[in-house]
Amino acid sequence: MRLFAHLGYAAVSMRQIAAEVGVQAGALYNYTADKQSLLMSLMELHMQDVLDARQAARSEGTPLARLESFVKFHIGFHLARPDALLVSYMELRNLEPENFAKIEALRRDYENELERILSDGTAQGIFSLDDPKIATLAIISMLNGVVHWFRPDGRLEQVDIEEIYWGMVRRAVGATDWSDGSVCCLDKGAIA
Amino acid sequence: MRLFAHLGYAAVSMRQIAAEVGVQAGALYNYTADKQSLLMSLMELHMQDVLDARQAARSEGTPLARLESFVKFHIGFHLARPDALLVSYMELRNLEPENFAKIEALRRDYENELERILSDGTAQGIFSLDDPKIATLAIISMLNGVVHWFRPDGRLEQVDIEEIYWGMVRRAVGATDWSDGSVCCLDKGAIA
DNA sequence: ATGCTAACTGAACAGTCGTTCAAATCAATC
DNA sequence: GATTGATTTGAACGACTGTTCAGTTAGCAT
Repeated sequence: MRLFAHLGYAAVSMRQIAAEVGVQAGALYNYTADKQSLLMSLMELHMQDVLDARQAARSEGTPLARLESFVKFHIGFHLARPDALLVSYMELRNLEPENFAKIEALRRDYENELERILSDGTAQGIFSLDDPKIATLAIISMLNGVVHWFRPDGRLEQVDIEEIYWGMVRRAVGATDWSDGSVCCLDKGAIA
Repeated sequence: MRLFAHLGYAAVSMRQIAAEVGVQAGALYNYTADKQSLLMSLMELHMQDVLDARQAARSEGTPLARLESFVKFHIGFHLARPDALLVSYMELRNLEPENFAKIEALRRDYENELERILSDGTAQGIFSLDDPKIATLAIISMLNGVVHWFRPDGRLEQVDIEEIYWGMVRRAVGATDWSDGSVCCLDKGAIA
């Protein structure tokens, strides 16, 4: 996973992988049918990890509370597995068609929860979104970007990052967030 | 550029590139020193394109107006060159160190304008951001995500996409956007 | 037609790729 | 200590990699 994340699937040889785990290339084939299956296993296991962990962390409540839970989960989970997130989004194009379809389906399952939250919130009038579908993709992209600059020994703790991103997402969806004091108005001229 | 964008630098052979332009592999070496230089040229030319075009489109004004200009420029420019954007962000790891440093510097020049806008806006109190540096990266990530789903024959026109993303960005930075009617309050309890 | 230059071909080079497999090694049981 | 079964090695396979280059082709000025 580490090699794929840093160098890319196509640029990593079976001999490099073997060397990384202290073995000759041929020995790898006792554990994987071929290189493609190895990539597929890594991605499938990761996606299942994400879905299982999310299932466990999921909770009912207002769309705003669910959105906060989703955003902080997504960041927290992937800050602990930056390599897996990188591979899952950058190596999709190296999957054979049937494998791609499977991973894509799992990814969609995960992102569908976010889309549902945004749709619910928009329907209830507590979010202000033109297009929940695109907002879903935009938010996921924004959150995923964190793995490109995050360093464990950097100036920010995981919880800081979660809060910063949550703040931006909350405002981005136009949440009328009365409960905790910060306010955002939706209707034109509602104040002015 | 198209091959690199769709298959990845490491997965594309010089023979494939040659076939795409109707020539034998050897002929390519009249135009590029080697494969790495070809990638470098594509990326350098693109980054220079971006910077030149941005320089031309740049304008003074309030941070809010400058932010709107930047966001719509970024989306519009890259929707016309999705392959170039994909390559510029996904193939950074395939650049040799000195090439990487050059491209990285150009990229930073470009993103620095956004960071400056966000810092100015925050200093003037018209944006509400905890961390302009991270907000810059978050916004760029969000905007770049558009190339992963955009299809020229899709349901949305370029201008629609610009407006949707601009709406999300404007809210994400917590802009107090009184001028055009939509309002967003920053201070806790300002309305309630 | 001739000469000149630039462009291209097609074969070849030395490596590396993913993958296979007989032979060697290891660990555990009887 | 012998036997068994699982693991690993190390060499080999054919295909493909980026790159080079002598030889051919094409276009143009004389």
